[in-house]
Amino acid sequence: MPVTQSDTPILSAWETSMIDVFVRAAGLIGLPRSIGEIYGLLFCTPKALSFDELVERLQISKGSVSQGLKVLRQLGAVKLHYVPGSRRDHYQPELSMKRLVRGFIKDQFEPHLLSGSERLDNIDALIEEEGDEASRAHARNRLGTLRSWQQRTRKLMPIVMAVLGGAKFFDKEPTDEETII
Amino acid sequence: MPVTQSDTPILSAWETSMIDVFVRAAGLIGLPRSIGEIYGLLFCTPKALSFDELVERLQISKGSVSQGLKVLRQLGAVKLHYVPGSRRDHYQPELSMKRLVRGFIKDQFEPHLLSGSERLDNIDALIEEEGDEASRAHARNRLGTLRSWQQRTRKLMPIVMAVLGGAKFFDKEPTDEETII
DNA sequence: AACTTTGTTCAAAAAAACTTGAACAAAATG
DNA sequence: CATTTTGTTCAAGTTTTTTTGAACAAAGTT
Repeated sequence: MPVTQSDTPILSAWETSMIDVFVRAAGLIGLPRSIGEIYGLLFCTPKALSFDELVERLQISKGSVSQGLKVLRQLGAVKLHYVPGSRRDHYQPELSMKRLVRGFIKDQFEPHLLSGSERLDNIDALIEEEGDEASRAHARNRLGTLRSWQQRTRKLMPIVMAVLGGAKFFDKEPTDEETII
Repeated sequence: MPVTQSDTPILSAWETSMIDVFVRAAGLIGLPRSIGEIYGLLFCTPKALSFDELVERLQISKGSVSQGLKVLRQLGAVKLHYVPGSRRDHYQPELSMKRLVRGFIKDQFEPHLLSGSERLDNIDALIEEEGDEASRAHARNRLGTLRSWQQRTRKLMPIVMAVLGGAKFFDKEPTDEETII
């Protein structure tokens, strides 16, 4: 007897298409396909799904689902949902765009911004160690540009969050007059 | 006589560090290392650099430089700078954060948003073709969520650009002829 | 306690992304 | 018009990222 794939389509046409949207979105922000698939299927499904259901319906390995859910939890993009009478973890998607964006920024963006500040200070020191005064002047100037970019990025974040309907992020003191959009 | 690398350091310490910042930034937005290196070196250097100078100082292949510059031109992140008496193209970095961000959004982000709209319409059609009314209702509902996300993303863009355009976010004045707007 | 269920870990395999360099094209030069 | 200069293209090689699946751990069941 030949080994056959199940004939029952595991995902409907609209589900496949919608998951595809999330796979592309994931790619856009540098996350692997499997993570887009997992979030996408959760997004499509009315009820919370278990680990096993994700493995089966998406036809991807347990390893991928385990690691994918780990990242999604870290980002706050999925929530554990307790299902009475089941030992399995069940997951539901976070549906608030604001929280999704916040999770992404906090987890993937903010760390880079912060480490960036230290790096810039190091460069500042290195500049003074070489070249003639003219080139040092230019270097300092460019470093200043970089710092202003960083600063503006920081200021942008709370504004983005505000537009998405929410609270503040960088609990930094507002340096001067608040610009309200 | 053994084949030796040139002893003259091709990049100074501060240049290497600053280029590293751009390599990381490139990674953050999904661009390859070589592109970060090219933009980074242009950013460090007072004068416009030619193709060959990029190849030599960065020690990367002509292919990488050619493709990297192509992408950077597309993004509007580098500008051709005419140098009298030279047949070679010379490049300078775009230093306006606003223009850099706009280029990136227009080239990498907007297309996805637009194609996304078409996809969503297709999904809309697919939903009506299957399942019972209850599941169709849920599917329509989620599609609505997706549409609202898309809409909010669209609305965000002009606001981001406005914030980056305003001079009100400067802490200090630009220090020379390079006006950073 | 032995067994089952549930999920994680991690080394190896597979896939995707990036870089290289040689062949090529286009245009200027002699 | 042959040659040199300048830069592009693309197939092949390299590196990086992602996925897989088998071994393992933790906790519940019988």
